[in-house]
Amino acid sequence: MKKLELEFYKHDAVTVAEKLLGKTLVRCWDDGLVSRYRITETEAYLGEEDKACHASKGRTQRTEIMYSEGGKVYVYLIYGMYWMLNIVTGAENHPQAVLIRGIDNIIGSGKVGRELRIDRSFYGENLPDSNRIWIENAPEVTCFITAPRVGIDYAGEEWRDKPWRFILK
DNA sequence: TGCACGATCTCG
DNA sequence: GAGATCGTGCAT
Repeated sequence: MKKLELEFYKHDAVTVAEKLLGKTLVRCWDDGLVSRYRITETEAYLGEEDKACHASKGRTQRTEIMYSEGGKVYVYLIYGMYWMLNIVTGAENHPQAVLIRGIDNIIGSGKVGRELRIDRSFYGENLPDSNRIWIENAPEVTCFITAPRVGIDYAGEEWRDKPWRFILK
């Protein structure tokens, strides 16, 4: 299928998180081999007001990439050992991102990063241009469920309970 | 310059 | 239920 273009990523994170379900995440390895995975679980982090979003701390070295136009990769190291793969969405200066939590049988954001061998060098990668990671289109999926996001109890009631986790059935 | 903690996972 | 393990943001 066709590689997703910039336009796809220009919408808000909640919309993109839902639309990413079922899409094909493609990883081209250093040796030229290509792996394809179906995206099965995502989470949306929406703006500076969203206390669960890293951008709630404002513009910092780490969150800088979220302030750019959609289509970029945002990665960060959590608990000193797991690289989280996120897709920046929306317009410039509207910090938002979608966390990839599951691909095929790889369930869990930490495992996804490990499977794809994500590291700091992916920070800022432009998906529509990249030759090592990108996303391809796939038919719309309608059978999915929503749930609260994981591991963000610190965000407070208002944001903790938002149903911004999307899981393919 | 130091410290507490995190969008996690694995093992026991 | 605890440990692994380190970058980041914020206090000092």
